[in-house]
Amino acid sequence: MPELPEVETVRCGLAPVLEGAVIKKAITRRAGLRFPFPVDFSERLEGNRVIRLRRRSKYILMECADDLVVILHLGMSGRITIYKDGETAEIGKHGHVSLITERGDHVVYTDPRRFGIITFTDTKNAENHSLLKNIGPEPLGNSFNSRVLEAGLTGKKSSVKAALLDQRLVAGLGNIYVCEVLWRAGINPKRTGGSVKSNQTAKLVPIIRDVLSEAIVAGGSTLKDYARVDGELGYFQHRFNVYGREGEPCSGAGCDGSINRIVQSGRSTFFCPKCQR
DNA sequence: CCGCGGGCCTGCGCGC
DNA sequence: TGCGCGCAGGCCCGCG
Repeated sequence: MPELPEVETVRCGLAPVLEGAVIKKAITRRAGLRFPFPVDFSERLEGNRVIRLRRRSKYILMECADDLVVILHLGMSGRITIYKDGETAEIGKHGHVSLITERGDHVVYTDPRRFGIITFTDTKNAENHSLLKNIGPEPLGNSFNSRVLEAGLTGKKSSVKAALLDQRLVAGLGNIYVCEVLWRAGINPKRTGGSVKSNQTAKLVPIIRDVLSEAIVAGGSTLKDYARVDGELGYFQHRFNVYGREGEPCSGAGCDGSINRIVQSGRSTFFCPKCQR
């Protein structure tokens, strides 16, 4: 499911259930996802206490006592469902992992395509873990600014779309939100990164922040009851301007163009050739 | 070093 | 109804 806003929504939903909770049972129902689960998965988690949930890019970091950090990534199709104490958990065909707390809540990780990741690291080295160490600045944080973005785009021969999808330049953008960002900025996704001028780069920074934070608000506002965390909700409720709208009229003010779909490095790009130059 | 394409998986919707 | 195809929100890796 997930780009940064969906992951943040999942983190928010999960936090009240897991933070401060002691894990009573940690269950894996297969050997792994994209990578094998740690062999001591249950041993290290059972009896351990979750201190807090953090997000880094599209990863959720579950910081526990006993110098344990669980790294969780939802891949393409991963989702989390929470069953409160007394409810019956539905595991289903793809419910690969469960955490059951001493409060009786049951968290199920479901992932049909199994591109997700659940692994361990230790508190001190979490940011240097191989999965995290090359990730660029958080787009909603202070270290992301026009200077950083301009430095990242300068000289880039690949498309500006590919550049923004590169997690080393800025964290958390995926296919949907890159399309939306470029539409809002009026930048044609086929242009090379290096051809984007500095005044447009400066515009991109607040647009990236706005698109992501609006999506987080939209996702969060649909979760009246955080007992059902599901990043899909954000997508269902959020109205995209270009993503998935091939052939539809462009919603840009005064624009009479329509949305095109092209393929860039094997992935769909949606854009309006009239207002994105 | 950079940029691209392949691969990992299952499920869904479409045209025939 | 069934079958094959293309498509899907991510990311690592190997190649040129």
